[in-house]
Amino acid sequence: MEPLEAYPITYGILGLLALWGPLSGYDLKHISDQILAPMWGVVQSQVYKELRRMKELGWVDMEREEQELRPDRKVYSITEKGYTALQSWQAQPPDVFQIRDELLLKVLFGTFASPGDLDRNLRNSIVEHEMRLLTYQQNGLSLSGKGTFRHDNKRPNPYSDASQEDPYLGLITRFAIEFEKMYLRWLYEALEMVEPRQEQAAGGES
Amino acid sequence: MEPLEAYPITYGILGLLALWGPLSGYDLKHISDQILAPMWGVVQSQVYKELRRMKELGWVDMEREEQELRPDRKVYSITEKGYTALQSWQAQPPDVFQIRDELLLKVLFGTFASPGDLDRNLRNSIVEHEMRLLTYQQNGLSLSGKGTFRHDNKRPNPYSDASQEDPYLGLITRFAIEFEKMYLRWLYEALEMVEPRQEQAAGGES
DNA sequence: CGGGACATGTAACGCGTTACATGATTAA
DNA sequence: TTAATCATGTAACGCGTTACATGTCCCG
Repeated sequence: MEPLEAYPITYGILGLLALWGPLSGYDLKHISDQILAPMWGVVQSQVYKELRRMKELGWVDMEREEQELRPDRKVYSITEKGYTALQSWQAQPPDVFQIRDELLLKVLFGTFASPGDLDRNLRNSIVEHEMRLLTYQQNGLSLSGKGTFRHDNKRPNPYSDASQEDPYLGLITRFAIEFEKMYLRWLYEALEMVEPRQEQAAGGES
Repeated sequence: MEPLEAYPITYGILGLLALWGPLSGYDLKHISDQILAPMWGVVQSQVYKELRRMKELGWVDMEREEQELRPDRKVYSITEKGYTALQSWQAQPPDVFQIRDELLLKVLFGTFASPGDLDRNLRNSIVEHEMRLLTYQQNGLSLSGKGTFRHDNKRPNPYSDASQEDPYLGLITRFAIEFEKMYLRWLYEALEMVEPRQEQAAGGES
């Protein structure tokens, strides 16, 4: 009854399991926020949906890990079939590329904003993206060099040893950082244009 | 029964009507592809949905324009209420910002790609974004300076005279161009990393 | 005589989101 | 006692997508 199909985010979760070994839905949500955020945001309930889907597809196995003090963890790991799926996904051309950015929309129709509105939205956006940039820069530091994510005890499937010195994560981090820098440069430019008056403003960084 | 609510793309279409005067659903789809594409992609059927929604909200008026040779055009124009809606939307903080990019996902999990797959996907992506960049650069030329979009006959609502010398469109075009340039720089970097061998290229690996 | 542009729409579907539900532990 | 963290899920909803439907004109 449920569609036996996979979507980009299905492979996103699957890939996390492949690289960072057996994980619970809870773990996966948190890792997603750190790793997948710049290319595909996920909400918690969707992680569970994808896990159920992949369970049915036979791409993951589930093992109940009992805990006395906390609720049981359901720990998922990728199967042989899962690796095959990941691999054949890599052979297809990607077909989703989209940006949805309400701020850009508001800037485009800035003529219709009341005085101060656009200005305020731009400033808040600057704060938001400045924070994102910091996060990615810190992620970049803590994630490069060695596969971090303390689950030191669990030794996953031999395949995922790649995580020890995977260069792709660094590439993605670099993308995220360059994107945020570019976005910020543009935001400052936009702000200047929207409100050229007020303060001598001796430029931020460069 | 249908939700009397508006979403970012609702305002996107509304803004197009505000700036470029009375337009049909068909026109709106084509203008969207040129103007809104970098910040919010739209498919045709959705344009009609939004028009229906806005009709119910009283944000737009519809006028049937009969044509002898072709099917009738239903021409929509923004109402007073529509302008008010646009304005109060500008006062809210934006709440959607997302990127969904399957290529980035494939790069992140590049370890699981068979030889050549990642390479091919990167090369195709370069072609795609190189074309986008060209499009935006040409749009920038034809759209800046004067409000183009030949509907020279129709004189829309006085409000929309802003389109004659609107600086915001230029700002958005600049964003789109800078984004594509950054993306392309990154793609070339990624390609080099994925395939350092082949061609004399100077200083491959160690 | 087929294909593209012009022109408008509907039907079906599910991903992604929001909100709800539960309940223990720990720290301010 | 209030809130955060740990932990797992379900229900409802609609935007956004894909595919379908219809028909004319124009060009090669």
